[in-house]
Amino acid sequence: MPRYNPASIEPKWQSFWETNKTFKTPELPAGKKLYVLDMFPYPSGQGLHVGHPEGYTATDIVCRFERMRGKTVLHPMGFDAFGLPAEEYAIRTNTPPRKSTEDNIANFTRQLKMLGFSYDWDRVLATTDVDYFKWTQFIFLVLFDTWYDAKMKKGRPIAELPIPESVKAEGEHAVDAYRDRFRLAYQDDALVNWCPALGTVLANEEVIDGKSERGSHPVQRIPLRQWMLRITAYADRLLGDLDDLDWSPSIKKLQSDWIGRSQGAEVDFYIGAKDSFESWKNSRQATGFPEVPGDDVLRIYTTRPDTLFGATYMVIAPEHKLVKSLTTTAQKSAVEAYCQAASFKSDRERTEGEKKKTGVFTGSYAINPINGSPIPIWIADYVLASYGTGAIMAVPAHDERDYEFAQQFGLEIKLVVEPKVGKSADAADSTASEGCFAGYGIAINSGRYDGLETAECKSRITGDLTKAGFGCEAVNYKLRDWLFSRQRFWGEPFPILLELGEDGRPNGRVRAVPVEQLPVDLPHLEDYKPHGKPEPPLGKADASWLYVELDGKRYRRETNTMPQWAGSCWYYLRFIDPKNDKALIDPAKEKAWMPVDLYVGGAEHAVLHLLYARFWHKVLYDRGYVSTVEPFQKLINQGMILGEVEFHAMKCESGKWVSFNEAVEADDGSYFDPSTKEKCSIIKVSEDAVTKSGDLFVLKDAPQIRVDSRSYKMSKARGNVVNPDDIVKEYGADSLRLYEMFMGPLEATKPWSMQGVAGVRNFLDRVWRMIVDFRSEEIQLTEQIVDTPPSPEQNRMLHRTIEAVTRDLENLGFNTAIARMMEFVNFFTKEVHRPRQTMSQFVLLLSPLAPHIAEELWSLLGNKATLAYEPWPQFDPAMLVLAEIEIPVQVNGKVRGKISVPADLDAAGLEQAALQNEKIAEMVAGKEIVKKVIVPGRLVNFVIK
RNA sequence: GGUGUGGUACGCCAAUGGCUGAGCGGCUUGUCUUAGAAGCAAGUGUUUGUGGGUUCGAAUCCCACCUGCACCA
Repeated sequence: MPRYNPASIEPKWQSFWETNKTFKTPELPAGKKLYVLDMFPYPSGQGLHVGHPEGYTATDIVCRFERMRGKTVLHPMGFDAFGLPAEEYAIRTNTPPRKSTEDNIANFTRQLKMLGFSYDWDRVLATTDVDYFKWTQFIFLVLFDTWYDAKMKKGRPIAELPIPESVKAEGEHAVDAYRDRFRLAYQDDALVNWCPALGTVLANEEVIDGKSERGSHPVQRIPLRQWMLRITAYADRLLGDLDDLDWSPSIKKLQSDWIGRSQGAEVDFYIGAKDSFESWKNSRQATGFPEVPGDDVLRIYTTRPDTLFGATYMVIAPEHKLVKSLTTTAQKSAVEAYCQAASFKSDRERTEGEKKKTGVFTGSYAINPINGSPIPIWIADYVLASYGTGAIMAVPAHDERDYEFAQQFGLEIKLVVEPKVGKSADAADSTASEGCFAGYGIAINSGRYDGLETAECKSRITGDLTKAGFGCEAVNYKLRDWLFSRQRFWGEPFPILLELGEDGRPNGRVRAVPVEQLPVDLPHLEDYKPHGKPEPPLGKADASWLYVELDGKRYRRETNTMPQWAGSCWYYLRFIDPKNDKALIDPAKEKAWMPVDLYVGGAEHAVLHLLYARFWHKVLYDRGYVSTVEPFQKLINQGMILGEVEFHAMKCESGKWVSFNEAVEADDGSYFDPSTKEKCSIIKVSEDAVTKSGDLFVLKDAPQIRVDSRSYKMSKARGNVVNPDDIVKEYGADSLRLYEMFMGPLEATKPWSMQGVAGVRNFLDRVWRMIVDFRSEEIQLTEQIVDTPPSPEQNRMLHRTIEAVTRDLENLGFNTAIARMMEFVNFFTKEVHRPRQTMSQFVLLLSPLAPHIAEELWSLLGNKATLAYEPWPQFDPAMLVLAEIEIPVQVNGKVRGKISVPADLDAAGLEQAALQNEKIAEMVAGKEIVKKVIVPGRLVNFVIK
């Protein structure tokens, strides 16, 4: 039956492309290159989500389009397969993670191939491939071997790190220890969220009110030896290099906010004996501001040095190293209890704006260097040890959190900045009633700095502090070093050996696994489940894996594993040279293909993945492995696809309906009718039961009852997930591709609609019938296809379409490109004769979007080869030129008539022609023409009085 | 609370400051059919969220407000 049947033509062309290796990419580009990358998926057990093909189709269209325009296109696909979900799934189903991961990858591959994407499948990789993570480990060793030279702003080999003579004098071990402190990959006792019951550390997001999100087990902040990556060293470059990238401003802003660069000052507050303050001052005058603060000072970081006079108390973090020494005997028990309690809170809870501030007085005082006045030192958990110096000067009049804290504990609030507008005596009143003033203004109560504007005041005070040796200009980042180790099984093992001492325990010295011994594969473990101790599961491996002898020394392997992010930090490089067993990438190939010209993926990776990958890339750049400063030139974040629109109404237990907006939410999350206090619940109603009244949706049977109408995120719990397999089965892959592109702009959030899918399928049916005789038994062209040349009108339609589709595809405007093709088909469906030439051109235009039907029609139209490398149709402007055009004539901006004139008529001619129009002449008659607006080829407008 | 982004017909969505809104769906009617579906043909709709401003002319630019959504806290 020669009806359009995707179920038969789609698999046919997919196997054609596969057996002919149609989309095999050469090692090196011939002519202009284009590297188009999708964010590779995490192969979950659920299979492909309908959101995946959105981005994948968009990139596939670009690739097919640009191939036809002569570019050599690299378009690879792979899998991000390490990580917690796979491991949890493995534990639940009692399969080894490698097995379940491979099954999931096989399923994803099947689904991706079913959609007809033009990937070069010979380049496929998974982060879990031993051949791949060998090089992930190699890059880790590069990080381990690199220190950041702040002067040269460059990562350099650790061997080039200058070693101070004093350290050299202490011997080889001291030198090694010194180097270890500067490596980009280093070990640190980081505070982690340790949950004994789950046997793992948790991310901040997984901790709620001191309990684990899953199971509500207590979570404690404990210091644990961790591998860290010194991403903060690259903060400035990660921020600055954003400028030249073709990314949306909003993503750039997200990244720059995450990096959170702030400029301020570090200031030392003297905490020694009060009577020695003067001598301390004098000694500072002589020595200047030391790089490392001594024990006699509390060093703080502030972004507002101009408010120094307004500092009425100090706050140090509960983990601050001076907590013990600053606490007086009288306060000891209170401080200890407080610090203990704080250790159970996550950073997020501690800094949460709405929570009540807590704190405890240490009993000690510090001396404000600018005026010598003593101020109390408090401990409060809203200050984090990891930000700045872990201590602040609190200026309650001009910082919201300090203000809340001061209110809470009745501390002094001293105004030192006055708003520039509305300044008067009532500034103090407004402070008391409305809170504090955190903006910029004019300095007051600040001695000789009074009257200065904030910016000026900042730099003057900072300058004076520097001169006096009390402080210096400082830059701070919200960005922290990257906690890079996990106590889990399913991740890349670290290529690191811990040296064992006489007692058989690690003695704190580490060495890299020699490069020629990579990869370090995961050991086989019968039991890889986490247990109750922070010791990672790899510690249970056989001694033959765990213990290594090298150069006469005994080592134990590092048993932490890398986080899921590791593998995705550099996969775009490996795609260029996936089989190379000599290097992570061949430099010549890297030079030829990098950077990625277009990178498309979901916004959920806008910050972390992209920041981590950029960081690794910069290190690789510094160490000469790659030639570009940035990996991803152009980035597009596809929008989310929501489920179908749903309608919800409120119904009481008695059966009475309540308007959705009237129901009130009770404290326990349930709803009640405010008039009767009766409990009610949310009921899903079908589309037929709903009608529109004005701007609102209401129940058909009860029009006074308002109904809520919206789309929700797809989720298993809500039961609104759309499975690509089902869509392909019912409508075909081309319909799915086309629909996802037709829904709206790529970057927009859009609701799914089955009727919409049916609509594009209808379009493909019409395309089919435009060319194929759907009544005959055999598949053959309809007799309306003729070999005569197209009429001028047909040609105009074709070239209008070529022009619009080409422009739209260049701008990733797929939805409008499809609309233009629909217009073309609507036009030619009405044409009795359809020139073969014109139809062929159209099929080429359609092919990037709906490649299967296009290939089929292309071959029916008499072509032997695939259309994948056919030249893209050329737009001929001459075909669009009309001898006569219609021009609207406006009077006072309103269209009052139209005139037909030669297309190239000039302004004077247009004016004449317009005035000759009867209606216009009538309106203008007897009036004064104040102004004439004449745009040749577009319009004429008379302004009359 | 902060940041971002949107609000055009019954739903989805177009429109370099310039003509009455392109396209898809829905709905109505006709045609075809034993009937239905599909097809074909014809028809159907917006004070462009609200209020101001700029302009000869505003969906588009500016200001204020209302409101949806996403992300962060």
